[in-house]
Amino acid sequence: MMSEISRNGVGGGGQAGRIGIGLELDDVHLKILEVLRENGRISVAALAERVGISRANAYTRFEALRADGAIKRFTAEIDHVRAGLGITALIFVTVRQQMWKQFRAELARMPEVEYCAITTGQHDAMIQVRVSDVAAVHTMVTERLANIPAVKATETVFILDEVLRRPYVLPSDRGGDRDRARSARRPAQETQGDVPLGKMRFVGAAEGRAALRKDD
Amino acid sequence: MMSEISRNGVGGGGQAGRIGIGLELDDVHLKILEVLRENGRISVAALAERVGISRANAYTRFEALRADGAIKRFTAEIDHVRAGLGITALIFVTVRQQMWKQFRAELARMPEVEYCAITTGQHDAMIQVRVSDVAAVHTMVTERLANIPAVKATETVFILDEVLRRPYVLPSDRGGDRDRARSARRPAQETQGDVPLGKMRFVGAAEGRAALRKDD
DNA sequence: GTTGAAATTAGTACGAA
DNA sequence: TTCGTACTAATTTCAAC
Repeated sequence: MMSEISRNGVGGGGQAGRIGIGLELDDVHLKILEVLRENGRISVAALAERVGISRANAYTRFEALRADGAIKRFTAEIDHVRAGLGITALIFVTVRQQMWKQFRAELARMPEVEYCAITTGQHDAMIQVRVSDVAAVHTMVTERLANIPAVKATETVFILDEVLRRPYVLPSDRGGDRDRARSARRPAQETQGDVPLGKMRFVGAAEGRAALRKDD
Repeated sequence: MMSEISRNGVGGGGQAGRIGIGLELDDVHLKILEVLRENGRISVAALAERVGISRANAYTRFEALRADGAIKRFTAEIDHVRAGLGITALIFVTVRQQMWKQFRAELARMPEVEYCAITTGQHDAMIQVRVSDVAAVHTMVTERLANIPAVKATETVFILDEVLRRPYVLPSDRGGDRDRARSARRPAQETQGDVPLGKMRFVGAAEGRAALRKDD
């Protein structure tokens, strides 16, 4: 019920993400997001103070960000070792063309999958799983993933240590002006015409390869 | 100040994670974590009701989980596209032996890095970055990462779509009894003696390879 | 570990700038 | 829009059980 998250600004299944954004975010909005990411349980009153706006304004913007989807959800970060899920693994999956829908449906049936992203490169997707022991990873890969027709191949690595997980929203060099920052960090290379780079559309790995080979 | 997160139950830099756990988590604790992961802003009163305990008890346990570190932090999940960071990439890094400390120090200086994990397999670490445009990824890899002596090689892929991000804590087959569940999902393969599988120690990729070759 | 009441804080509504 | 204030509802704290 809260597993599907919004597009990453690029077309995942082949459709480009919608361009029309509901809410135009200003610097105050971004500051609010920044604060909320490092303390998701802060009261709106304290939030207002930290951002430097009135309480009423903070409530309005807070609700707007929530309604707009800029804030997707509030969550607690858990120490999975303490919770009994001490093993984390990444499974890189190659998915058969035209079977993405099936793959996603199967994903929904695997609670141990915490994160899944479609990627470019050698594989098509990366999934992160958290389980209680190494055997469960093996079971997961050989008995569950391997049995999905959509899955062509997998490659598994273990996560030995999670060094960093940062609640980061604002680029550090963006001192409040988004356009200035954007042009400042552009290394004068390829300008991509008028398309905002952040809204560029990539061709999916599966899609791209489909154009290269006939079989599958 | 809040970037370093706890070990994943395995030795990251070569040192095994500490075994002594402060708080012994029972099923009620786990249920609390479960609820808090899907709604980090729920009031403790409502939390108590959902878990089926009294408010005072909920407050006690809530505070204990926080103090113990089982709850690392509360955070808001942001739609990065709306926040102006529409590009997400994964950079797989091969790190030179004995230079992990330097690598970690450099990571701390890169705000666009949202997540970094040490992995087994072909590469030594995976970092996830969020930036406003594709050019920033290129800049990041070629100008920043490549200049770190600790970094031997990198491989970059883009994330086209984030399909799933689930706030998952309890294994679905763990109906409340952890030991029953653990034995239930063990596929009768290798039992690892008396060492709890969740506390197994892996040899780091760098470490492992160090034993295989002399040069570097 | 639970319940119930006081103290505090959060959320809402509304007029003024 | 944003702010300030007053009002209402809810939460947290603290006590006794």
